[in-house]
Amino acid sequence: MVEVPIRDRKAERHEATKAEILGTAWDLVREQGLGGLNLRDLAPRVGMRAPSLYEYFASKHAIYDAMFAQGYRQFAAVIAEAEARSGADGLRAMARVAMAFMVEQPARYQLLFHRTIPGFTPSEPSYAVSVRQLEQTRAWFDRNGFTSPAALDLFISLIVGLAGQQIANDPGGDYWVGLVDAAVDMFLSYVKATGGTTRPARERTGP
Amino acid sequence: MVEVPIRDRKAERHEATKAEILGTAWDLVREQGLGGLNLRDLAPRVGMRAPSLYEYFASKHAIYDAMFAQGYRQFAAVIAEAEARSGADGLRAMARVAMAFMVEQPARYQLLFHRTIPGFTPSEPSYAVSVRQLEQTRAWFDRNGFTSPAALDLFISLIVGLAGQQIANDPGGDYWVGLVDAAVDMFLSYVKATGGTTRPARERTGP
DNA sequence: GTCTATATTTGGATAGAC
DNA sequence: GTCTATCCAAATATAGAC
Repeated sequence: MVEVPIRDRKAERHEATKAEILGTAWDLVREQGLGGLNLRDLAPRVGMRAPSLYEYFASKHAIYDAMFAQGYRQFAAVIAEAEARSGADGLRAMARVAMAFMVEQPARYQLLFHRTIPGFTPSEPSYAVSVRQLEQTRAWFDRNGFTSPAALDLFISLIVGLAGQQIANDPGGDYWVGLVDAAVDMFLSYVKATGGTTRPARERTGP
Repeated sequence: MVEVPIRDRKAERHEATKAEILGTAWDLVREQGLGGLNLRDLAPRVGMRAPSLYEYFASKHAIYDAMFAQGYRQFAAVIAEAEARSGADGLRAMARVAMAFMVEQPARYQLLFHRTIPGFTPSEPSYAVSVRQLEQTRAWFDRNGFTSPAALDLFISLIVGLAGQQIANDPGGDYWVGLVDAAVDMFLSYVKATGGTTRPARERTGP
C-alpha cells in the first residue's frame, strides 16, 4: 500500500534542472547572440561541468530545439491575450504585443522567425508547437472576417519585417516599433478596400 | 621616359585575384549558409592554401565586409533599373526586383538585411555603400510624391518581411513572392488614403 | 606570393571512475 | 548524476622558408 507514490520526486527534480539549464541558455544567448551559445560557457553557470549537461540534453541542437518550442509557447501565450479582443481593436493589440515580443529578444526572434542556425531544424514535436500557434491565429482571423488566406500571411510579413528592421538597424531603439500602428492602419485600409469581407464570419457553434 | 607605366599590371592581377576569392566566397556561402564560410574550404577552390588568402584579405571578417559592400552595390544596381520608371508603376517594379534579388540568395539576404554574423559589423566605407543605396531610393520616393518619411520605412519592412518569410518557410519556393503585388497594392492604398500626397513633387532642375 | 608547419583556440562529445 | 580526462575536429591566424 505504501508502494504508490503520488509524485515522482526524482523526475520532478530532473525536469527542474532541465528548466534551469534552458533558462540559462536564454541568458547566454541574450548576451552572446544566438550563435554564441556553447556548452563550455553554459555549464558553469548552472554549477556543472560541460559533460554533465548531456544528462539532460542529448546535444547542443537539442537545447536549441527546446528553446524553439518554449519560445513559441511564450509567443502563443502572449498573442492569446490580445486575441481576447476582436476586430480592428484586437488586430492592433496583436500587432503591438507581437512587436514587443520580437524586439524584446533579438536572439529569440532569429530562432523563431528565421533560419539562422546552420544545420538546425526543429524536431517534429517542436515544429508542431509553432504550427499550433499559427493555426490559432488563423482561426482568429477567420472569426474576425479577415477571410482572405493571404491576409494573414501579409500581416505576419509586415510585423515580422518591422521587427527585423528594428533589430538590425537600431537594436534597443523604438523607431520601427512606433510604425506598428501605421502598419496596422495600412493593413486595415487594404482589407476594407479589397473584398476582404470586413464583416466577421458567422460564429460556428454547430454544423 | 620609359619610367611611366600607364597600367600597374601587378596591382591589376592582385585585384583580379581578390575578385576571384570574393566570387568563390559567394559560392561557398550559397552552399553552406552564411555562417558556413571558412578559409579551409575557400582556399583550395581558388587553387591556394589557406594562409595565402591573407595576402588578399586581412581576416575572415574582411571577406564578409567586402561581400557586404559588393552585395549592396549589386542591390543598388538592380534597384536603379526599376527606378527609371515612376509612380505606382516604378514602385511595383522596385518591389518585384528587390524581392527577386533577396530570395535569389538567402545568405546574401541575411548578410545585407539582418545582423546574423556574430561579431561582424560592416566597416565605415562598406556601411557607406548601404547608406548611399538607401538615400538613392529615398530620393526616388521624394520625387514620386511618397513624401512621408515613414512611407519608405514601411515599404522596406514590407518587402524585406515578405522575403524573410519566403526564405524561412519555403526556401526556393514562390508563395510569398506571389504576394508582392498585393503588398504593393496595400501600400499604395494606404498612401492614397493618408495625406501621403500622391502627387509627384515638383521636378527640381534648378533653384 | 605561395608554401609548409604549427600555434592557438574553441567546442562538441564520449569513456569510465566515483 | 557528476566528475576528470580526453578525444576529435574545425578553424583562424602566424612564422618563416622558398
